[in-house]
Amino acid sequence: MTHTFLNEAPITTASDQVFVDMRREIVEGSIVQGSKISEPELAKRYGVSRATLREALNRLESCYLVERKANVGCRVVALTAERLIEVYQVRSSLEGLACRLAADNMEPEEVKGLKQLLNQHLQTQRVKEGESYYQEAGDLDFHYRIIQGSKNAHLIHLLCNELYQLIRMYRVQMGMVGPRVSKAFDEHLAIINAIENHDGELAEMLMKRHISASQANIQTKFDLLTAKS
Amino acid sequence: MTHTFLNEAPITTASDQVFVDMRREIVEGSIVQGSKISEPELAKRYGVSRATLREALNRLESCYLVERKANVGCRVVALTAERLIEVYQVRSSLEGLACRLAADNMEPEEVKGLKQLLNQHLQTQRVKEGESYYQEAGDLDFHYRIIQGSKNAHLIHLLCNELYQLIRMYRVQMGMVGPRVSKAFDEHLAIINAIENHDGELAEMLMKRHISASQANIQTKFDLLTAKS
DNA sequence: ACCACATTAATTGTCGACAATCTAAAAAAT
DNA sequence: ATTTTTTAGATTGTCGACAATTAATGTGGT
Repeated sequence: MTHTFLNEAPITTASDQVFVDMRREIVEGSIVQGSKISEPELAKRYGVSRATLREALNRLESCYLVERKANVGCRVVALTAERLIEVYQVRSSLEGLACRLAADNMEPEEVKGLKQLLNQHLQTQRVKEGESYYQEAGDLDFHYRIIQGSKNAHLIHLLCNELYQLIRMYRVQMGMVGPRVSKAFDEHLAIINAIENHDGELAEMLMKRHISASQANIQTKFDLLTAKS
Repeated sequence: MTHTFLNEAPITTASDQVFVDMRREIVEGSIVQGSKISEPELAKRYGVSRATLREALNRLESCYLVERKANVGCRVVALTAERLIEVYQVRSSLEGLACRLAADNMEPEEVKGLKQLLNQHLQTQRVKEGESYYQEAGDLDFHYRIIQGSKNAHLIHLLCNELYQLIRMYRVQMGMVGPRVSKAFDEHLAIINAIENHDGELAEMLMKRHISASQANIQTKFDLLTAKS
């Protein structure tokens, strides 16, 4: 199913559609990481002209999913341990900022909605133990809402439109499912409380720590997978 | 004159050239902020086809200098007080991170080069009092080098390639010249010392404060200019 | 057998033209 | 006169073809 992301322009043009489709395929791995992209081939596959495909490639480059070299071509981003660290350092910093701002700028009803979402998670988790999709989407929603709560449009764009797809790509392809649910739940709860108390400093700190834990989790998985091959 | 920026792919293709040219014109204000962009007109002006121009527009969008709407068109970013705050919140966070990382990862000779740069600034300032260009370029160099020192490729790209042009645009068009030189010098010195002592926390804090001061400085200028008109 | 060079094939960059969409001016209706 | 509809103009999105550059193949020399 196609999860539609927040704060995204509606899909009107043909290149929009190609962009969204390719993005999903790259994140999910059907277009494999590190592989070269042939413009004529993919244009044929999506049934569009090369100009349209190139438009989509440009946008994919903007969210770090493909890399481009002049007169050489495009290739899908390669998932490496170094890049994971780099991206998470940035994410931690930015989402920490978002959380601090959210503590000041979130409306009471937004906080209320966040709490409801968390309770809903708890319910869903008990019922559908181990179902990864809900956990993925739920965690995503949680982070998205806090980022929105920062009320900083530039920051929101940076995180939700540019950075998050790459982060999802790591999570999905490392098979980050199931684990860490209960721990993440407690961490989420603590963050909400800090926001509700308008304690920006604490909220920022907790969010940074939460993301660091998430990073460590992915990292071990990554090391295991790379050691295997 | 054309200052060539660090970490940029060499200008090989025609759209590269148009991108660099338009970027300078937008930053300097010859293409005025907030104005609509006519693809056919600019294509003719730069002597390239629309496809080439659109490629350049895509890249300008990636560094936040133009905004695009489907089936409507492109317009140059508008300089507003709100956006200034938003961008500087992000900049402060990211460049703080860069500075903290630099304290750990910068090579001794890099730190040495940074100190020499600062001394050089002091000399140039005394000789050419009030000359804005050197101050601009010098300050830019200082920040660039520290960002490079973070050794985080993603962070470097984010700051140097994506965010900095917009920041320069504010500085240039607000006429940020001359003032704050001596104060900025002391702040730069303190930051270098923290980096040299591998005191990441202090370095981050000082950099954030330095950027906040810079923001306040621009903001007052902005308020003055907007109050006039 | 290995390396250097030339030639060929494939890929990317660029162009001009057409189709789809939006904006604005003119016409019609209330 | 004001609002709505229509129509015309202009702008953007998309396409297929050509030019320029790169990668691959084959050839000759040592």
